[in-house]
Amino acid sequence: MNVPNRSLPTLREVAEAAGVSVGTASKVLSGSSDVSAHRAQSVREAAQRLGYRRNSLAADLRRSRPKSIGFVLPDLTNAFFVDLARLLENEALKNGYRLILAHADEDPERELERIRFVLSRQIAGMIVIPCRGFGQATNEIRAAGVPLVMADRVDETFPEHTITIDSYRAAYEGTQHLLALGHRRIAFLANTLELVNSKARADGYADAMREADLSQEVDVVRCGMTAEEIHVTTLRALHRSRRPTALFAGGNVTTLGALRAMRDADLRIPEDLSLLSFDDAPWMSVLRPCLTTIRQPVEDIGHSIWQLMWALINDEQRDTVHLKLKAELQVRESTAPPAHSSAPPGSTVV
Amino acid sequence: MNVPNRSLPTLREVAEAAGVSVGTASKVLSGSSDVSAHRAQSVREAAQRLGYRRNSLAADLRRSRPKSIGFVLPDLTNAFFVDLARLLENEALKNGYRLILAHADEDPERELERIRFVLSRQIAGMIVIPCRGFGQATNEIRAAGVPLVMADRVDETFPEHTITIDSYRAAYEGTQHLLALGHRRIAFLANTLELVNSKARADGYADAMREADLSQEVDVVRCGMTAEEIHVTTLRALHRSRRPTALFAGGNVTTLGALRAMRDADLRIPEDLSLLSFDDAPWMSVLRPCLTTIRQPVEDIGHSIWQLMWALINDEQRDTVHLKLKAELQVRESTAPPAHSSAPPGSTVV
DNA sequence: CTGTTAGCGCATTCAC
DNA sequence: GTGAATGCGCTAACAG
Repeated sequence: MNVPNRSLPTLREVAEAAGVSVGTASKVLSGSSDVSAHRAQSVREAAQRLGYRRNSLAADLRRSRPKSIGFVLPDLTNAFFVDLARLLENEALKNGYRLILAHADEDPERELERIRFVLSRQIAGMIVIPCRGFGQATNEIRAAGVPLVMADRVDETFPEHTITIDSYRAAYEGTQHLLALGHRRIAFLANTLELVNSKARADGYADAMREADLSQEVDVVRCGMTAEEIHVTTLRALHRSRRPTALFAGGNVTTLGALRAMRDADLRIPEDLSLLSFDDAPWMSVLRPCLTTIRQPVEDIGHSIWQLMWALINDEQRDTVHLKLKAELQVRESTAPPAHSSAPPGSTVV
Repeated sequence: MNVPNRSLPTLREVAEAAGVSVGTASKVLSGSSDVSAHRAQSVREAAQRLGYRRNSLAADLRRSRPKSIGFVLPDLTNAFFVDLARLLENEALKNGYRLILAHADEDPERELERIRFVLSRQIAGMIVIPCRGFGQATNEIRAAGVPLVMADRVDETFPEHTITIDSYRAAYEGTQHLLALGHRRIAFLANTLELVNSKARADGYADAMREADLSQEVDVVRCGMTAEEIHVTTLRALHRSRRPTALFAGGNVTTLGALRAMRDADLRIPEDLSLLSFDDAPWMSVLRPCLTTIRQPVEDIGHSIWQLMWALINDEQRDTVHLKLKAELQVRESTAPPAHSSAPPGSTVV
């Protein structure tokens, strides 16, 4: 009863069974109306009866620009990226496109390999959130003549279309919030400075510090990409003699790592240490106190990315787009005035 | 400088440029050694120079059994599934296979659509974690003659190969743990009973309760699939007159929802309410108190799935496999004796 | 070792 | 409307 390797029927078999030509069968099955109702019916019946299933490999090969879009993302562990994937998937589907997910796992080599593979599928467009070390891939994508939209870890210096948030400004404002609370020793946790958005966040932080005459206190910790690395690095930072009174975590994974470190160091939030998180994640909702975060407008970002991609696919956009959306500071409970300043504000060296 | 639509060079062009035949060029580029070093060299050079990239669509069409495996998962938000995806990706890669991720988003229709699409790519095998309502897909996969391994939300009653953990037993033991602590009013939070593993967990819980002469207290709450649904339903359960003294959450998303509800109801863990989580997730590590969980051996599961798939691909496995791994109870801080029983144990009706 | 040939399954002219 | 013919780009089988 279970015929193992009997291959699926082909279009030709269906056509034969229905007593029409392949051409006609093809038209029927791909929804062209230029076929008499009678024949259309019998083709559909035959297809049904034989259990026909179109070989999309062949169809795509023939069409040469499949209705699919590659989406390369660096980390399946990061809620922000996963959210984006879901949004894009839905947007694409509305326009009859499919998303091909490619997971780079924060590894430039794997990323390149993935991009090459996706490219070799003759996709209609490519959306990339680069990982550290993103390099020649751009050229290859360009050479393939495939529309490319880069997102999140990008900025306006990229020659490609980019969509992201204004990391600099958001970090600047976040830092100001902490300063306004009276913090002086604020450490910024950046996963790496090789990523332009992390760099921009660190810069926004540093500039806000400098403008508050706290150049001396600027403290950017490069803490690594995974929650575990971050955990360890942050813990080390917390054990320094002049411990910061506030931590500004540069992303949701960073926040996770930082929280682990704070747990280990047995520090309470916000009594012992304020925590400001760039980006939030579903699990943060169960923390007490609620975290003050900088919320990225994921929906808008996803929507904008697809809008742009759609325009590019339809050749309706020639100028390079650099879109920067605004992230919102959401003040909640994890940030509060420092318990006791070890030095009065005035004594800070200018 | 940026030639937009110049299509990529084809194998034939490379062959011509190198002064050899397509056949030879094909051999070189797919790594056959049956070519003289000299010609191989010039083919590689030509390919390099022209920026040749193999059209894997065409290659796969020709080969008719691409080296890719479909992996259909129901929820990108669930850390367990994502972990599995990463593991499988790596295992597959070791054997030169690629994973095609397909996200069903807990929607049976979308799942079917996804499965059909993946099938239409002539993949070599398919790994499926079904979602509620998983139905005719099985037949279609079978009809396509593609090896199928089903995981997690399955049991030995499935006619397909299945790999999962012993949900019944784990839940049984988990419940015993709570009983041993003195709990009587234990509620089990199941996302849905339509999923066999959730059902098994609920059964394991219920049987443990019955064996402790607590049939009357059996309380299985069907709380929904998303963290938000779960949040709402659980909150309702917590507001009932006879509030449970312990909650047993049937999965990591369920735990998230339950925690939100406990936060809203302002209940402390474990003083007011014990919480036992089936399955853990990275973010749980930052909670205080640490959650008592039932940990699934993700690595083993992923490994076993691939092992089996590999055997199937190579036609080395004919009998149907039903593998059940063991999950481990990890007692931590979120479970403790109930504060004060509102009724002495003895009064419970048998 | 190498070149030639014949399709993989389909969509798409283009005559009729 | 419809069918016959033509490749999409590639691999595999075969003859040299």
